[in-house]
Amino acid sequence: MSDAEPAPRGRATAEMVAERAKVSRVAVSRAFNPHTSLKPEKRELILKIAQELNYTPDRAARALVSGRTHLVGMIVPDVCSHWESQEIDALTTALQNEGFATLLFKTRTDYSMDEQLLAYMRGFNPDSVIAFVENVKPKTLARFLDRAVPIYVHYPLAGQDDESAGQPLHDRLNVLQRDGIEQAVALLQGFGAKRIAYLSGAEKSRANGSRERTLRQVMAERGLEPPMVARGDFSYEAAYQATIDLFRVGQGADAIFAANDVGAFGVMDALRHELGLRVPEDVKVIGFDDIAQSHWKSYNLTTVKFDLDERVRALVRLILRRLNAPDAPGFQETLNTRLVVRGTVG
Amino acid sequence: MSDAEPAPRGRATAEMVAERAKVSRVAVSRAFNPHTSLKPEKRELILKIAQELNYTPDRAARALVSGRTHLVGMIVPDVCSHWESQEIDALTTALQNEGFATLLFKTRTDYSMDEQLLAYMRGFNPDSVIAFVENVKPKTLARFLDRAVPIYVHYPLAGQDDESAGQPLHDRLNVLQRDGIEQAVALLQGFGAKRIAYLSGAEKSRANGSRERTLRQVMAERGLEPPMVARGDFSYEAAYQATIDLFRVGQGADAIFAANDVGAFGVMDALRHELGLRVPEDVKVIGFDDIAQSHWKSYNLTTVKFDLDERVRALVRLILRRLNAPDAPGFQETLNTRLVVRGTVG
DNA sequence: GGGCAGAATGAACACGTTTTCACTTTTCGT
DNA sequence: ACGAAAAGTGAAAACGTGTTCATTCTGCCC
Repeated sequence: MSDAEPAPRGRATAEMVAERAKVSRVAVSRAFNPHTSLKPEKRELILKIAQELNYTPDRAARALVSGRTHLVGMIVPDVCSHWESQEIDALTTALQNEGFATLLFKTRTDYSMDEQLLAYMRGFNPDSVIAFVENVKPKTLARFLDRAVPIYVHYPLAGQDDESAGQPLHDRLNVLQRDGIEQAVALLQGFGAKRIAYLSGAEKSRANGSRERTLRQVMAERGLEPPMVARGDFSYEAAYQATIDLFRVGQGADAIFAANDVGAFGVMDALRHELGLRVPEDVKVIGFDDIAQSHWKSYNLTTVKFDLDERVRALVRLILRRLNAPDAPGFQETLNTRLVVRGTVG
Repeated sequence: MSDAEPAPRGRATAEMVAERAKVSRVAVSRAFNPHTSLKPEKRELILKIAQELNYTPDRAARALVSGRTHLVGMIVPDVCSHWESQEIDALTTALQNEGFATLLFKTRTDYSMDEQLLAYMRGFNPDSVIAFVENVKPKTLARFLDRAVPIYVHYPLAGQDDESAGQPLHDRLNVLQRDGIEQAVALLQGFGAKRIAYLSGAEKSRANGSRERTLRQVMAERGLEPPMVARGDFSYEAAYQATIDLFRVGQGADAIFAANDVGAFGVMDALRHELGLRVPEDVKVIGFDDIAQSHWKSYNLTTVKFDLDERVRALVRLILRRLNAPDAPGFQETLNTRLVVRGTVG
């Protein structure tokens, strides 16, 4: 490499590459856009010189003219929450392979709406948005995103699937929770559980609402009494305290269905280390998510799983399909759940 | 709100706002840049109309002319890793308050270098970069980031602090691990531990290398024999297996110092559920990080902590200082560590 | 060799902002 | 009330790219 003309301070521009390769600036632009027509040897030369100069087309300029930022916005209440961190991780990898980057935003942890944050995110002009904050109404989300079509994670109830059927405005990933929950209740019933309690997640979360209602429905169908409800918020600490209250103030239970795995951990630790009860002998526990920690030996949790890889692939499909057809009606993907049996039932 | 002129399809532009407010397009620009001079009532009118039209200055256009994207790149091997997810979470919140957004990239989990990823990230033109991949050489990092000055997390050894002293090219956060490790060793020694083992993290990680060497140094100074080393990679699974090997194949230990908290969990679960040993009666365990899970009752881990909030504040300071003085020499911040005593020692 | 299709090329424009630079208006001290 | 300083204003230039369009070049067939 002859360093006769070292790249000047700052970023190289298409102009400089063109000058050095003795071609027009347009040719440089074409060299980086595969579908354009340019003599192969010329393209090769340009790319070589571009590499020497450490040149890459400026994304800002490119975004300005093309209207595409190649950014995917994610709104998350808590990155540390295990389930979400796993999804962010897998999604980021998948999107990276498609030429996108993850743009991360944090909202309030109580799952409430935050219009200010939406406006803030809008400023960055993401091509697509995945809202982990499920209680934002689709139309509200759409109002804040002129160009990007948000992807909405939907938890339909049985018999309610077609509530807003037809062609929704937004793209949607439907997560069918019924199968997994049904398997869970059947298993508990099989082991003779009579008094089942539900440890809830954040009250404003749609995922929680849907889980609770589906559980009620399934239990009623199987002739079980409605579950007692201990109020949590998806966190370990709240679950821990709620479990203590359930047994000290309330009437206890012989099985607890937690809205998420981390909550189930809090339940188990409260049972074992605070109430002196054994799991699964005295109380059976089932979680929801199947996060990586659920197979750790201290917990070894039986839990309802939805396949993460499948979920990520579905989301990426939604994103790409939408970008190829900006004005098409809402796309949908569907995901099922199933029970993973480990050591906390019997 | 009179809907006489609803915003047309797509994004509103400064031009439209100007037209409606009967001012020049330049005035609109000024209305959004606080330090410029514009008659207050005029600014107020413009902002009001901007809100009606749902207008926000386009970041791409703004970046094109100002050279600032307000993006902070983060390179992470594993978002799920508890320590990193906590740092990402806190950093994102802090940066959001300063008008920045987090741009997330994933690299290989073995902490090895990935030039391709750096080039990819470079394309997005982040204003700053925080490298969690500690083994990338500063000069390599700098070569890939023309404009952004990377922030480097450094783990100096005692007596080696001034190895590259003076004015480093890159900004640096020094994490002094010695105090915490010293307190940990002193505590173990106080409880009569004789045969201390070290469960390592990923071999290519600088954090791990520094931890191991500092531990050796401290133990030598206190007249202890060098620690046995069990090879892990920061993961629960590797720690679990390495612990079993240490006791089944190797010679065992009466205390284990893990390179991170998650590793310590793997150690504890292997000891309790696979080897039938008690913690802390038979084997004492100490971790590193003080992640949120460390106070969960199943582990209740004694661990070396560096204050996350303090760390985040230091990083944000570094970022802002650099943006205000692009050509200044390297800035530095320093962070100390200390032991948090819980139930896994005695 | 002439005609012609298709590829290759470069000039000019568009994208939406910030910044600079003259110019005009207001404010303020005396 | 006068001048000077300060503040307010808009036209025009820049930022680095993609795209359109008219033009030139190449290779091919008869």
